[in-house]
Amino acid sequence: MSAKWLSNQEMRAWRAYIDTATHLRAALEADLGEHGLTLGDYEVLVILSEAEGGQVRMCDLAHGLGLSPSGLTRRLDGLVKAGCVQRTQCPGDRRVTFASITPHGKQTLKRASGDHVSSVRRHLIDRLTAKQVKELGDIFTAVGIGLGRPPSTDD
Amino acid sequence: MSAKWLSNQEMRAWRAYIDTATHLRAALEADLGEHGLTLGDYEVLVILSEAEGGQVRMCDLAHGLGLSPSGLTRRLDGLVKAGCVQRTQCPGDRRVTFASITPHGKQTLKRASGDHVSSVRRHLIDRLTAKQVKELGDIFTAVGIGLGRPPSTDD
DNA sequence: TCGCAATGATTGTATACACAACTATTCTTA
DNA sequence: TAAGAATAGTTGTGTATACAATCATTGCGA
Repeated sequence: MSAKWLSNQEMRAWRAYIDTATHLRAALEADLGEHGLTLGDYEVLVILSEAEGGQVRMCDLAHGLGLSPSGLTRRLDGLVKAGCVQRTQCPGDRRVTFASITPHGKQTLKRASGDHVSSVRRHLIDRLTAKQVKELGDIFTAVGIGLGRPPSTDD
Repeated sequence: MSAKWLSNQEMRAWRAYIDTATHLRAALEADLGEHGLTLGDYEVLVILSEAEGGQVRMCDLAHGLGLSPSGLTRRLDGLVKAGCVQRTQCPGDRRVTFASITPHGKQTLKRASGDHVSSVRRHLIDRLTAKQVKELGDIFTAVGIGLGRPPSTDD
């Protein structure tokens, strides 16, 4: 172990990434705050809005978000309280709870999404060339696969 | 506002990035856990070990890490308790506290760094081509500048 | 079918962080 | 030089998260 160190180029890439990733997320989070949402809340609403019937099982949602079960329970509590999400029973399996987006949740997402996209553009996409955007996708797709998270899959 | 949406290519890049970034950090964090350090702790030790005299003012350290002052106070508490870091008074300005790395901290960093570098390689660098590594550096350098965080600067 | 393992979700507890309020010190300026 | 603004750090409080324990339900093997 402790075999190969990082070359200058590799170190530069790693440092740039790790130093910037947190701040990028913070910037997006701050922009979303104007709509009363965290980035985590937003991600929940996106997943639910795109899901069949607007609902997803808690455990699938937790996995999709990379949250622990308890973490998801509490995050959902906030969204339920805000009226954006409902818990519904699964008729076939009474262990299961669905998180389902409400009309108000859809409306909230719709109102926030324009500003959010602008925010993503401003902080990330518009800083890059088209080629870099493609590379960004390739890079994190590859890394995601390495982490056992293949892209655009329900697992 | 809500002017331009994202193209397919842009959306793919954004999703791949946001879905993967959290999990990449989590994977690195988990690997570092074997040395009793969080990634945040590790970053503190790296900054201190590279600093002149092995010490940095609290406020500079907080800014460099993107932490709030209180967040840094508490993170340092843990490292002080572990014997990796000391607080020392600044002789010239009695408002200032230096965080300084101890011999034990240097040793801890040294022991952890080999495994950590392997971890960074395994999860990130070795998944990419040399060209992609360069692009990764370029991309996050550009984004960092956009966020007001120019690279390799003490600000 | 009964007992037990596996699955899904929640609750109790601990940790990490931000924000606001506070103390101590230094700087500025009139 | 005295008053108030600015800077540095800590502490109180609230929120978000993970881990472990727990409860309910389902699936499975003898």
